Amino acid sequence: MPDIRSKMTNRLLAALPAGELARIMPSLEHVDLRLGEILHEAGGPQQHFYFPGTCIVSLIGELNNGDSAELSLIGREGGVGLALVLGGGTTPTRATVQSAGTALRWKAAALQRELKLCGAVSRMLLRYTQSVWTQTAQSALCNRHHSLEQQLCRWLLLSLDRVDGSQIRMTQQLIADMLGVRREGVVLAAKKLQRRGWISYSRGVITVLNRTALEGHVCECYQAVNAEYRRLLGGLRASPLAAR
Amino acid sequence: MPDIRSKMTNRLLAALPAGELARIMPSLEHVDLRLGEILHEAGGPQQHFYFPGTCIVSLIGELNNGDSAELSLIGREGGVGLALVLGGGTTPTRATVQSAGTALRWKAAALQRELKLCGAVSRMLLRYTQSVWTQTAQSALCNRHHSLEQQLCRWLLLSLDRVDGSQIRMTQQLIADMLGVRREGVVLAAKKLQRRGWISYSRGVITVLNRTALEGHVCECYQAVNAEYRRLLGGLRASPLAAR
DNA sequence: TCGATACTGTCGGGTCCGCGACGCACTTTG
DNA sequence: CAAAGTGCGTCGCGGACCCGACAGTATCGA
Repeated sequence: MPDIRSKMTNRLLAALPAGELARIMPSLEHVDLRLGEILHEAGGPQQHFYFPGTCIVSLIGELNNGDSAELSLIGREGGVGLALVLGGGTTPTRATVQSAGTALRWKAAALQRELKLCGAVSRMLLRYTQSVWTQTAQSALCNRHHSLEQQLCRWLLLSLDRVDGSQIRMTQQLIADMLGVRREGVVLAAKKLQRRGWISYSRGVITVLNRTALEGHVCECYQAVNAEYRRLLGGLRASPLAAR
Repeated sequence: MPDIRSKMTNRLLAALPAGELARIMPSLEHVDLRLGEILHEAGGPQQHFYFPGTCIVSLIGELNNGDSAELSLIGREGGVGLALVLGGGTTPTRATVQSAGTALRWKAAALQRELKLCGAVSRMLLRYTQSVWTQTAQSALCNRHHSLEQQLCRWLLLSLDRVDGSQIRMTQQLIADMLGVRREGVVLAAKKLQRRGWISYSRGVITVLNRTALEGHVCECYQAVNAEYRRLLGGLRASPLAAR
C-alpha cells in the first residue's frame, strides 16, 4: 500500500512490514501540535504514544529549582511515550513541543494490545528505546565534558536533521533551557558561530548557512548518537516507498 | 521454595513469582566477579545478563579522548545487560566491576527464550530498564547542575546502598573516573567531607561515619532515582521470604 | 632492607560559565 | 503613536573546576 506509506513521514512507522502497518493504522490519529504544547508532564500520566511527522519534541528533565536539561530530541525518526512501552506508565520527564507540526497519535490501550503480540512493532519500539537511552547517556557525557559552543553545534545539527530546509524557529531562551545553561551563555556561543558566518539569527529564527562547518566543529556526541540509531534501526532508513 | 529464595540476594530475582523463578533458576550460573573485571566493552557483544549479588557494577560512557562518566550504578537491586532485553545486543557503554563480589549469570540465549514468553520476567526487565534510563537521565541533570561535592555524596550513598556495612573499597582515582572529573577535584571534595567527620579515608577504603549527614548534604538526584525505582519496582522491595 | 608502586594531598595559574544588572531593537496592542 | 512586551547583546565579577607539576606516605615484592 504505497498510498499509506507515502504519507508516512515518520521513519519508525514507514519501515514496518506492510501487515503490521495495516493493522495499527486504523488506531492512529492525526494531530497538529502547537509550539510549547506539553505531551506529558514529569510524573504525569501518558495517555498516548506520538509518532512525530513534522513536529519536534524535546524530553526535558527538571530539578526542583527549575534548572533543566534536555535528555533527548525527538522528531520524525522516533516516538514519544516510551514509559508506555516499558510499563512504568509515566516518567520523571517532561515532553514539550519545540517546533510545531504534525504527528500521529496512538492510544495507550491500543499500543499495549499491540505489545502483547510481541511482533515486529514490539521489537521496533524496544530497539528505539535503546536508541533514546543512548541519547540520554550521550547527553550526560556531553554535559560533563564539552563546551557550550560544541553543545550548541550539536543541538543545531540535531534540530536541522529533523526539519525540512535550513531554518530553525527557536528563541535563545528556549535553547538555553534545553541545554541547561543561561541565555547569556547561548548568546556568547551563538555570536561566535554568527561571526564565522555559519549561522544567522533573527528574532526567533535561526538559519544555518554552513552546515559542513558546524559538522566540523561539533563534538563527537552528535555522530555517536546518529551511528547508534543507524545500527539499531538501520533497516528503517530506507526511503518510504522503497521499504520492503 | 524459601530454600532458593533465601539465597536470592538479588532483589529482581527475589520478587519473581515462584513459578517463574523456578523456571529460570536452572539456567542461572553463580560467578565470582573480580574488581576491575569488564562484563562487556563499549560496542562489544553481551553474552550474558548478570544479576549482582554482593558485587557492584558501573555502566560507564567514554569519549574518544578517554574522558568518561558513569551512567548507572548497579548492585543487588538490578541487573546488567539490558541491550539483550532491548534487542540491540550491544551498547556504546562499558560495564566494569567496581566492587568484587558474587552474581548470577544468565546466558543470552536463555534470556531471549524467556523474553518470548512475555511473562512476569519480561515485565520485570522492562520496568527495570526504565529505572536505569531514569538513572542515566538524572546523571545528565546532575552533571550539568550540581557541585562535585554533592555528586560525591550521591555516589557514596548509592554505593553504600549496595553493600553490607559502611565501608566502600574504592580509590579516589576510580571515583574520579566515574564522576568524570579529575582526581584532584575528588581529593578536594573528599577532604571537606573528612574534615566534617562524615567519612574517613585510608588507601582505597572509605568508611562512612555519618550517613545521615551525607543524606542531608546530597543533591536531590539521589532521592529522585530511589523514588523512581520504588515506584517502578516497589513490589520487589519485600524481603525475600515475605515475597508472595 | 631497599627500591618500586600505588594512593593521597598540595599549589598557582587559567578558563569557562554562572550571576546580576542593564541597554537596545523590533513587534504588538490599544 | 505611545506603551508594553519580546528577543538579542553587553559588561564586570566571582566561583568551580581544569591543567600541570610535585610532595608525602603506606604497601609490597625482590
